Amino acid sequence: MDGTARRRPTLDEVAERAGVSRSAASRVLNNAPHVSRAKRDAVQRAIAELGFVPNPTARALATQQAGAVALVVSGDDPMIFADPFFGQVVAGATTVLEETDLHLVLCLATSARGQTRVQQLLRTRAVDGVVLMALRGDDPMARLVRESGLPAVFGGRPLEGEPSWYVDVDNAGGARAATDHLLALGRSRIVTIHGPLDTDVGRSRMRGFRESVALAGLTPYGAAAGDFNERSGAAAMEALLTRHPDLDAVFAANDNMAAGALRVLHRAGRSVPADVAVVGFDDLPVAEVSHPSLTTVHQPIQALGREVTRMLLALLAGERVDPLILPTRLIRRESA
Amino acid sequence: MDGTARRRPTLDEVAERAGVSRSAASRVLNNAPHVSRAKRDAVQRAIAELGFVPNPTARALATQQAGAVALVVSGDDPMIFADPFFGQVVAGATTVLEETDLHLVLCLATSARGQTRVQQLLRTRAVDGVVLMALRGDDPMARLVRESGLPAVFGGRPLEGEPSWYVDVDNAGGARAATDHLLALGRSRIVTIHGPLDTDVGRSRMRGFRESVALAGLTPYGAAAGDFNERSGAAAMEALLTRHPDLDAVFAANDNMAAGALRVLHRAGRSVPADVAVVGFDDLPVAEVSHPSLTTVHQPIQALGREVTRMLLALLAGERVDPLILPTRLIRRESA
DNA sequence: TTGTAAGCGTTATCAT
DNA sequence: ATGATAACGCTTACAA
Repeated sequence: MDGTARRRPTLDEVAERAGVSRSAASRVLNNAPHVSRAKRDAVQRAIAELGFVPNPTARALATQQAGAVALVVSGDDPMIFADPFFGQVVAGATTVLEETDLHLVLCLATSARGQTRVQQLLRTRAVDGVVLMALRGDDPMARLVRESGLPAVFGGRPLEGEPSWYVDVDNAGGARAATDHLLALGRSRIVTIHGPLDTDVGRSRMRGFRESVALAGLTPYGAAAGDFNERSGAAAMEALLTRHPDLDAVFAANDNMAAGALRVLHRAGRSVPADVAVVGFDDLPVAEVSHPSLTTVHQPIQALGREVTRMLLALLAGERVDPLILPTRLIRRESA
Repeated sequence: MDGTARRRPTLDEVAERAGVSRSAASRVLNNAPHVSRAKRDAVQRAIAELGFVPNPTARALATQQAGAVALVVSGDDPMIFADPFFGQVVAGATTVLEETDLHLVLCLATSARGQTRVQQLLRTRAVDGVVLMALRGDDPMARLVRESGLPAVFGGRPLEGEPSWYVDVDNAGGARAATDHLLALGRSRIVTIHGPLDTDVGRSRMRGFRESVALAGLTPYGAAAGDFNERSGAAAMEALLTRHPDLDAVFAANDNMAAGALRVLHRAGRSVPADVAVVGFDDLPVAEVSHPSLTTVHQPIQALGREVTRMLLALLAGERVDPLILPTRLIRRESA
C-alpha cells in the first residue's frame, strides 16, 4: 500500500546484518560449499528478515550469463503468430522453462526492423541461447544465429545446412500414413495440396505423399501448391477440381488448407467423404470444428515446444545432444 | 566461420583506440552533448573498426533499467496460449516494441510454479513494466503486480479494483450490436451462451445482450454459461435446446462457443440461419471457416496488443495516459 | 571455512 | 568540453 518504491536491500546489507562477509553471503545464496552451518543459518535469516532478492542484472553481469533464452519466429507475415501452432509451441516452451530460472524472450523476425532487432539480441548476448522456429529455405536468421555463436536449436528442420541440433516432427511419415489411409479407403485418384517447397515441412510432406502413392503402384493424380493458409487451400482445390474433375481424394499438407479445400468442395457440390475424401495435417482446433470434421495427422506441437527447449537447456548445460524426431499419428474423423 | 567466440571489445578499448577517455566514448555512444566534433568522429570510427556493441547487461546495471517488458498471461490452462487471440496480441505488442529497444519477455502464470516465477520477475525488477492479459476476477496476479510497484497496464479490464491504466474492447457495445442484429432479423426468442461471469468480458457481453433485448421490450429467452471454448459452447447449446426447444436465435459470447453451438444445432437438425440465427464474438479465424460461416463481432485484437504496449511505453516515459476503449463492429456472414 | 579484493562493462557525478 | 572516479550489485579467485 505504500507507493514509494523502497530501495531493495543488497547482498552487502544482508552480509552486514548477518555479521558475515559478502562472499559468505553470496555462497549461501548460491548454496555453494565451504560455509559453516551457523553462518549459513544467520545469512538465511538475514535474507528473510530483509526480504532480500538478488538482482538478476548484477548477477548476469558477473556471471556473463543473460538468464534468458529467445524464441525467434521468422517469416514475412506478422500474423504468422496468430497461428495456434505457435501458441502451442510457446506453451510447451514455457512449461519447461518454468523449471529453470530462465526467461523467455520472444522475437518476431518478420520485418527488416525485426531482423535487426534479433541481430542485436544475438550480438549483445542478451540471451544465452536461441530456439528458431519456422525457417524458410533462404532465411537469413539461420546465418545470423550461426555467426552469433550462440547455442541454437531448430524447431523443424531448415531446408539447407543441416543444423547440428533440431527437433522435428515426422512429416514424411505422417504424410505417408495419411495417404495410406486414403488408399486403404479404396481411393486411387488422389491429389495433394502441398505447402511451399522451399520449406522442409512442405517438401517432407510432399515426399511422404509421393512415397505412399508410389508404393501402391500408383502415381499422384495431381498436385497444387498452397502456402499453408485457408485461402490458398481453397484456390488450390479449385485448380485441382478443374484440372482433374474426377479426383476422389485429397491430401492437404495442413489443416488450414484442408479447410479451404472443404469449403470449395462443398460449393462444388461434392460430398465429403462420399465423393471425395479429405485428410489434413496438424490437428489444429479447426480440424474438429470444420464440417465435416477433418481426418488429419496429429503432430505433438506442444511436445515440440517442450523438446526444443529441453534440447537447448541441455546444450547450455554442456551436454551432448542428438536431433530428435517426434512421431505423428492419424486421427480419424469424418472427412476420410 | 571461426567457432571461437572472440571476446567482444569493451567501451574502454574503443576509448583507447580513439584516444579519448571512456566517458567521452560513453557520451558518443548515447549521443549526449558536450563532446567535440573531432572526438565524436574518432570514437565512432573506433566503434565501427572494432565492431563494438554495448553490453546491455552492464548498461542495465548502471541505469537500473531492465530494458524489457513482460507480457503476462494468467489463467489456469496452459493451452490458453494456443488461442489465436494471444497470438494476435503478441503480434501487436511486437510491432510496437520493434520501434524501441525493449525486449518482450513472455510469462504464462498458469501453474503455481508459473506464478512464483512471475513474482520473481517482478520483485527482481527483471522487467521495466508489465502488460497483464486475461485476468479473472480473483486473479492474484493483479495484487502481485500492484505490490511490485511496476508500471502495469491491463489488456481487458479486470473485474475488481478498476486499474488506472487499461485498454479494453467495447464488449458491451459489441454484444448490443450483435443482439440488435438478431432483433432486426425479426428474431424474438433469443438465448445467449455467455462467458464466465467472474470476468469482465463475460459480464460486459452479457450486459450488452441484456440491454439490447430489454430495449426491444423483450426479455432474454434463455441463458447458459460456457467458458469460452468450443466444447462448453456445445454443452450450453444442448442445454438451451432442451430447455427452450423453440428458440430462434443465439448470441454466443465468443466464436469458439458459437462454433460449438453450430455443431450441436446441426446435429439437432436445426438449420442455420433459417431455423435459428447465430452470432458470435471475436472474429477469430474459426468464424470464417465454420459452416455456415459465422456472423460475429469483430474486435481489433492486434490493435489491442499494440495499444496496450503503447500505453505501457507512455507510462515508462512518464507521460500521463488515460484508459482506452477500442471499438468493435459487426461482421455479417452466413449464420445470421 | 573465511574474508579481501578484483573484476563484470556501463553510466553518472563532479571537478577541471 | 573533458576525464577521473565512484557507483551499479553480484561472483570468484586468491590468500589466510
